[in-house]
Amino acid sequence: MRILVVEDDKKIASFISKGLKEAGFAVDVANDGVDGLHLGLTEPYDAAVVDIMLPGLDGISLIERLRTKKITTPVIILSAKRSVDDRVKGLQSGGDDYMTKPFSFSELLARIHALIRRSTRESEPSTLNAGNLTIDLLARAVKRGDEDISLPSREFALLEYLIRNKGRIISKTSILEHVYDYSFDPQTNVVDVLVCRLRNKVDRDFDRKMIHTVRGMGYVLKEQQ
Amino acid sequence: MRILVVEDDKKIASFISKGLKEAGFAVDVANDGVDGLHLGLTEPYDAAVVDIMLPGLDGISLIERLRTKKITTPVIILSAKRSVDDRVKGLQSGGDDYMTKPFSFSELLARIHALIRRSTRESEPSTLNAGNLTIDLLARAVKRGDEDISLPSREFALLEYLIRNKGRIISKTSILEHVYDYSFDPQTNVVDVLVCRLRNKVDRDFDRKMIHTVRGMGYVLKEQQ
DNA sequence: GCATATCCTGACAGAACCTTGACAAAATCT
DNA sequence: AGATTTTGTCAAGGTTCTGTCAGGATATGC
Repeated sequence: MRILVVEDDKKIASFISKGLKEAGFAVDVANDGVDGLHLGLTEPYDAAVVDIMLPGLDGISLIERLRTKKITTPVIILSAKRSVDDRVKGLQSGGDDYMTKPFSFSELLARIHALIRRSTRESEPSTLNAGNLTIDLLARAVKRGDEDISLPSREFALLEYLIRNKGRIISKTSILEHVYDYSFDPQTNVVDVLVCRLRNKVDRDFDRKMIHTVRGMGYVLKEQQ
Repeated sequence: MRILVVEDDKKIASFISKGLKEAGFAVDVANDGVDGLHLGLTEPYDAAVVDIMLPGLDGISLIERLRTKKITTPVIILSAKRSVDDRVKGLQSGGDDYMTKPFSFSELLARIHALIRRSTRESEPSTLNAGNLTIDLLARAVKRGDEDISLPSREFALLEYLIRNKGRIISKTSILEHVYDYSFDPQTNVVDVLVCRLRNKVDRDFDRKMIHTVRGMGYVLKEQQ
C-alpha cells in the first residue's frame, strides 16, 4: 500500500510519514504542490494526504488537476480551517475526506483505512462485458463504446442472459425459461419481438453486429465481428 | 471514561447524570458556564455534553474557549432549537454533534459512544459527496455546485441514503426500510412523492440530472451525467 | 425457381408504472 | 397561540412497457 503525503511543514510531514511507515505503508513525501502533483500523476498510490496551504500549487488545485487527469486515488484533505464552507469546498474539488489540524494520528490512520477499504470495494464493480458492450448490473446501465443505452427491464434481462452466455447459441425455449420464467410455449412470438427490440437499441446504429440469429436454433451474441 | 455535563436545569442534569453513571461513565456536572469551563480546562474528559442556554457563560462561548486552549474533547451540544442555522452555528464553534431537546436518553448515549469511538479510532466521515453534490451530515447542509439547498429531514435522509449507495439501484422497498423504518408496504405512493420533492430541489434547476428512475426497479443516483 | 418454414418488424392497445398538483393533518418555528 | 413548513394521502394525467397480431422478408430444401 503506497501513500503520498503532500505537506510543506517538515515537522508535520515527518510525523505523518513516520507513523504511516510504522503502520506498514510505503510513504512518499512531497514538500510543495508542484512536486506533489508530479508524484501523483506518475506514481500509483492507494491514497493521498494533502495539505491545503502549500507553496507553489495549493491543495485544492492539486486535487482538481489530478481529477481532470482521471486519477481517482482517494484523498484526505488537511486544513487548519474547520468551517463548513471550507469543508464543502474541499470535498467538491474531489477530496474524499477532510480533517482539521490539529488532529490525532490514530484518527488519520483510521480514515485512511476507511478510504482504502471503500475505494477497493467500490472498484470491484459488478459489470459484464462482451466486445465493446458493457453492462452494469447494479446501475442497470448499458454502454456500447461511448454510447449510453437505456433498456427496459425485459430487454436488459435478455441482454444479460446473452452476455453471460456469449458465444453460445441460446434457444428460444431457454430464453422463455430464463427471461420470462415460462416453462411452456406461449404460442406467440414474444421472443422474436423482444430480440428485435433489443437489436434496435444495441446493434442498429453500429456496423459490427453482435446479435446473430441461427435459423432453427436460436440466437448468439458474438464478441468479435 | 469521564464525561462532563454542563446544564443549568437541575432536573435534566440529574437525569443525564444518572443515566450515564448507569451506563458506566464517571460523570461531573457543572450548573453554569463558568464552572463548566473551569472543569473542562482542568480535568481530562473523554466527552462533554453542553447545553447552549446557560447562565454566566453560554455554551457556544464555552466551547470556543476550550478550543482556543487546544482542548479537543468531543462535545455534544444540547439545544431547544432545531433549525439548520443553529446547528451550523453550534458545529462551527467547535461542537462535534448537536441534539435538540426533547431527546431520548438512548439516543444521547448512542451519540456519546459514537463520538468517543470516532475520536479514538474508527471514524466515519461527516460529509458525503457525489459529483458536485455535497452533504454535511452534522450540519445537515446540502450544496450543489455553489447553490445552497435546504432540505426537510425526510428528503435529507433520502438523499443521504442515495449518496451512500450512489451508482446502485435503490428499490422503493429499501427506501421504505431505511428512510421510513417501515418493514411493510404502506399501500400508498409516499416514496414516489418524496422522490419527486427531492428532485425539485436537487435536480430541477440543473442540466445534469443526478436522480434517475429505473422503471420497475427503483431509483439511482448517478455521479456523472 | 418454388414452396415452405422461419424470422423480422411496424402498429396497436391494454397494463403497469411514474409524476405531480392539491389538500389536510401534523410538526415545527416565532 | 398563530403562522409556517413538512408530510402523508389521493387522484388525475402522462409516459413507457410489453404482448399480440399480421404482413412482409429471408433462408432452406427440393
